[in-house]
Amino acid sequence: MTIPKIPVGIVDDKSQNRLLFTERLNFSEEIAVVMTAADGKDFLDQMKRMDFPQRPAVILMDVEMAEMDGIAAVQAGKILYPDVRFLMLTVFDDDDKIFEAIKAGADGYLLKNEKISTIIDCIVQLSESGSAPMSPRIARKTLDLLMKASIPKMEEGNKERHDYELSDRETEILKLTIDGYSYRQIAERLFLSGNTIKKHLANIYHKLHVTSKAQAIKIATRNRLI
Amino acid sequence: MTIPKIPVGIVDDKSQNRLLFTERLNFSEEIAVVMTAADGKDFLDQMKRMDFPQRPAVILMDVEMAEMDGIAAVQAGKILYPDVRFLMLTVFDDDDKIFEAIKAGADGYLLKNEKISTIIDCIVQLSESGSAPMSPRIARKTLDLLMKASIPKMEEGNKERHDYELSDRETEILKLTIDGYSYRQIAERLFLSGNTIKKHLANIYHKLHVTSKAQAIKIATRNRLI
DNA sequence: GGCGAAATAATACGTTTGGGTGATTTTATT
DNA sequence: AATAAAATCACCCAAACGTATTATTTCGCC
Repeated sequence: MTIPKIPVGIVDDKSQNRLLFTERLNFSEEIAVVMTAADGKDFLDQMKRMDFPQRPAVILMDVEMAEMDGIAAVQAGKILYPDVRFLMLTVFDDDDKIFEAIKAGADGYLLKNEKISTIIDCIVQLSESGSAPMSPRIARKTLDLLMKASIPKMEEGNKERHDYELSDRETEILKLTIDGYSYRQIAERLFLSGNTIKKHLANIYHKLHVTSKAQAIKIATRNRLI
Repeated sequence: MTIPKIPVGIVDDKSQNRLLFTERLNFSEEIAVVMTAADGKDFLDQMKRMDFPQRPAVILMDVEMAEMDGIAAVQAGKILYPDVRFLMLTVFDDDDKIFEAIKAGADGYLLKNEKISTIIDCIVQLSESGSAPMSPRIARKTLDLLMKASIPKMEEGNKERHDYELSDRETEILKLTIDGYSYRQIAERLFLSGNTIKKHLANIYHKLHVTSKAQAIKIATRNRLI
């Protein structure tokens, strides 16, 4: 063989799975399964006993395991062997698990029911470019998580926060709207005609590209232009 | 033609790109490009002028644009048309841009040099299952971002926050209301009658002691019972 | 003095919402 | 099996809202 195969390790507590994956992955030209382990401890033990050249470059790591689960294993493994790529395999797309695994340093995240050819592609990609393969459902979850997350480093640089160029009056009226006042109530409070408030709101909607109070509130609060 | 094609929109400020993508995507059996826009404003205007059945289900959105960039366009678009999927296209995998786009509500993120067949696959997947396609390099970035991120843990303490005892369904509907959906839109989304949504909202109002959407939003966000 | 941008206001029309009342069906819980 | 609590849906009515168009007034500013 001219092309050196990618050495791969498999960690799964069900021996049936280990066999299945080993068989199927070895079927590929580009991959050689060089290690199988039954849990996190087993995996770390074996890694310690191998020396560098034989060590797997990519680990398929089952997330749910009895003894020492995939997350803990990755956490330890990443520190000991930073160049080894960890590809998590899971049946569930559970938010917490995904987040934990990512924080632990997982390099990719696939659902177990993924086609074997996809998994092979991901392993190759991971070992060649270090990029992160991800099942779409997982990607969706990470996006959801990111959307809820707050990145600490957002000091000043990023205040992208679009300027919708609302006038003072418009801002005032928008604020009252967010406070739950109706046209009439705002009109009374500002000694204006209800029609005027309505007109202002219409202008505001145009500027914010929305079509209702609720939507305007959403945009306004999200961009803190109140 | 038996299979209904997926209506797709393209937003890019370079006319050359619009033409290129239109041509290539229309080549696919499953896709029909039904709209092209030169920037965010143009896109929103065109969307407003179309009614539901003709509207694109998936938008290919260029991130870097002169007039109103892809991020702002997604932010507004997602609120106005929550069911439309936005697939961001970019040449750079710039951290901040990615994060901004995700927070704005992008559904997927691809590099522009992706193969056209990949893009087509992603569009189909996105429209069928709503899952998130992502170029591996982008996925890598989101993982890096997530690793640095802190998920806001809402402990206890600071707020009195009394319990309004909303049912699960009520909470769900309240959440959608806060997201700017009308009765009708919520009804469609949950496969219920508009009257049912109205009834739920009425019950919610009673429980929160309010009389309008805006007020309900205020109470709900203040007590973060969403 | 006049130009332009906000602010003010009216009118008109169709749609959405809020309020009330009542009824049927599901889904727990005992 | 009996009951209670949610969830579902319908109908009516009036008020509030969203959109469009047009017009007058005010105010800063060159």
